[in-house]
Amino acid sequence: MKVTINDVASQAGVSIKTVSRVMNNEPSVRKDTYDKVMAAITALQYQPNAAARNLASNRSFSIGYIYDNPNAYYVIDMQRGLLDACRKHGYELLIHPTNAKSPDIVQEVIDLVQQSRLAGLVLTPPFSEMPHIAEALEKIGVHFVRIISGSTPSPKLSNCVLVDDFTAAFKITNHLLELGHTDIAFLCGDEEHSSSGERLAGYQAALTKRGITPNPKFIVPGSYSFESGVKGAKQLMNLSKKPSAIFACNDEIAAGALFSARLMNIAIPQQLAIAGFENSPFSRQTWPPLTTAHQPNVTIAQQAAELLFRHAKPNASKMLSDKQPVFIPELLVRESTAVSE
Amino acid sequence: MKVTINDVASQAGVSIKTVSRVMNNEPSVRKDTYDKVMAAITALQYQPNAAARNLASNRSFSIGYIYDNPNAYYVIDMQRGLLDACRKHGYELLIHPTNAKSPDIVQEVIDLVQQSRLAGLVLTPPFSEMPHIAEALEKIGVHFVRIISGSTPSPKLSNCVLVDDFTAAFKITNHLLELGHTDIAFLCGDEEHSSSGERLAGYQAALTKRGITPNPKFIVPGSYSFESGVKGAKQLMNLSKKPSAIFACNDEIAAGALFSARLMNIAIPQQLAIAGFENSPFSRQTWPPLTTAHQPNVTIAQQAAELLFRHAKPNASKMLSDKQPVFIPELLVRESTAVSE
DNA sequence: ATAGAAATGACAGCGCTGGTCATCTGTTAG
DNA sequence: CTAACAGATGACCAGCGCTGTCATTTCTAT
Repeated sequence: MKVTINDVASQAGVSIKTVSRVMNNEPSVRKDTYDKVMAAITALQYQPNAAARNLASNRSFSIGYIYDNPNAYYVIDMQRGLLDACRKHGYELLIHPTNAKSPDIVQEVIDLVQQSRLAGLVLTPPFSEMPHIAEALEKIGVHFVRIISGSTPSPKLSNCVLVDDFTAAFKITNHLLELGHTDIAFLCGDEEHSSSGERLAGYQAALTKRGITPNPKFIVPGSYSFESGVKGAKQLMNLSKKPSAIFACNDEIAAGALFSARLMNIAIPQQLAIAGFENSPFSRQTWPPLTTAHQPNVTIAQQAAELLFRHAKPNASKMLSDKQPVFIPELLVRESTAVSE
Repeated sequence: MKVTINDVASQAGVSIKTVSRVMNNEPSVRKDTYDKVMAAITALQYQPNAAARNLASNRSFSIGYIYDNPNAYYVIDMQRGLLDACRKHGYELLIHPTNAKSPDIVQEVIDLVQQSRLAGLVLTPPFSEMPHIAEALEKIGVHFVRIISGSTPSPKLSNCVLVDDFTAAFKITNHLLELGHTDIAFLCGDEEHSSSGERLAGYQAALTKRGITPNPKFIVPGSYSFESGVKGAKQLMNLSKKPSAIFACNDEIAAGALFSARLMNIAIPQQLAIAGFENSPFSRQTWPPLTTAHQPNVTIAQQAAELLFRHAKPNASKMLSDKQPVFIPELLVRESTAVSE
């Protein structure tokens, strides 16, 4: 029933210490010994006892995922990807929803890490963009990986997975431009999230490249919420000079804008084109469905966890492909920006 | 830095055995001794080493949550509630997304439990409704709690948290009746989910009570998905005798129906009233917002976990309030069923 | 053949629980 | 007031399954 390391050792004809070495990928195990042990492990279906490992080595085989994101789809996808990687590496995932705006957030994270002796941590926005958290984690020497907005890998960002919001936003804006729109407005997300800034920058760059100076009135501050989209669109459509297209910083804002347009009897896309960002499931379920940019969150999460394991696992092969992954969300054209002819 | 049980013992002036007794809620510890120990624990901020406890006692202090639900909001809420209860009781939560339709699902669950030596398991639909899983879990003697559709507590369901879908569906249907509708259609969810059956029964009961015989053509089989709602509504609105209201088994289906109505240029709620179920965030973000029934998922999850701990913790006070919680989702009227005058 | 490196093993111990008694404290009846 | 007993506590030990340390053996290259 319960297979211990002793069983494996006698099966393989080696000492339990050697089995332990194999389990932990320690160097200096001869190839044939390694194979013998692996064969025994497979034959007996040996599964190391996590508790014993933790106790003896005073570390844990779990990584943490801290989140504070109203977007359930995003969180579920991240979890899924992280969990996939964890299963592959025999780790567990500790999830920790919390409030990013709490004044003791740094201490809370530190406590979590020390409490559970976490092997590492995956941070998504807004945590990945909070300098004190990164500093504190570095100080206590915990490995962590951040998923952040950015396009250019650099040594300083060696523990980051980059999502190139700039380029994706550029593409979406370009799509609107190609449709013939010139008066394109932008509904911002939360200022604290750098993704909002990056997307804005991509939008501006696309306009500028076409020789269009972004109209400041067309750039509306806001937050990543439906309500913000409702409000922002209303504000825009009350301008004397209205935009003919709105690029919302995410799908939720876009859905809010759609809602607002509906209230004002504005036909989408005939009178107003609307684009979102993220490709969350409901971007397909609005009427009309939203043009958006697809972020492969599950894959992003997997990569983040893999990167973490490369650093966090003591004897992993650090050398291989230590390059930083950069993801560029892909343009997805749907009816909310169809050509109006 | 690291506080061990020894520190607590000397601080409290007792033996480590007594501290252990307190930690494990063993009987025969005098009140004042207990208080002394608790004071020391608080003063030193002692946190028992989970790994050591697990190893020595050969059990774990974590419970599992298995899910396979496309509805991210539901999962997130459940997680939140379970996690709240876990934190309170010093347990951890192991999440395990999987495929309920997998042929080896029972074995997978068993493996998970034995692998991680789980203290207990929380099952939501569809797992909570799979008899083989319950049987298998009982066989290996693991505590588990099921969240299921039902209205009447009974000893056989002693480890269940009930959600009274029947009554809630009755109320929604009644609301539509009071609005003057008599031709009310019902879009079913997945047959395997008993919630769909319960909601259908509530719908039928409400009609029958008004002396209306449910029209079989108005009851459309389907699944808990947007697409199903699109298809179902289309089918209904192509009938020679069309319904004037649609009650969808959940918000997603309702959103699909809304989408379909839009395609067919049917005004909501003037030409067709639509109601959903669940109060997921996007039910507020459709146009018009959906009338629905609110399910307090976070609270439901908390209760489920509490119930589990009452059974799973060896020396917990089993006596207190062992009655089964029953939740009745609450009617939430929004514009999708406004009076059309 | 022999130094030096590489591979392997022996053994203690991680922090806690469970068990077994021995001891101590408090309570109650006589 | 004391005996007799039950309840509460402590002392002690083994051991959960693994890893860290260091000693020992085996290989490799000169």
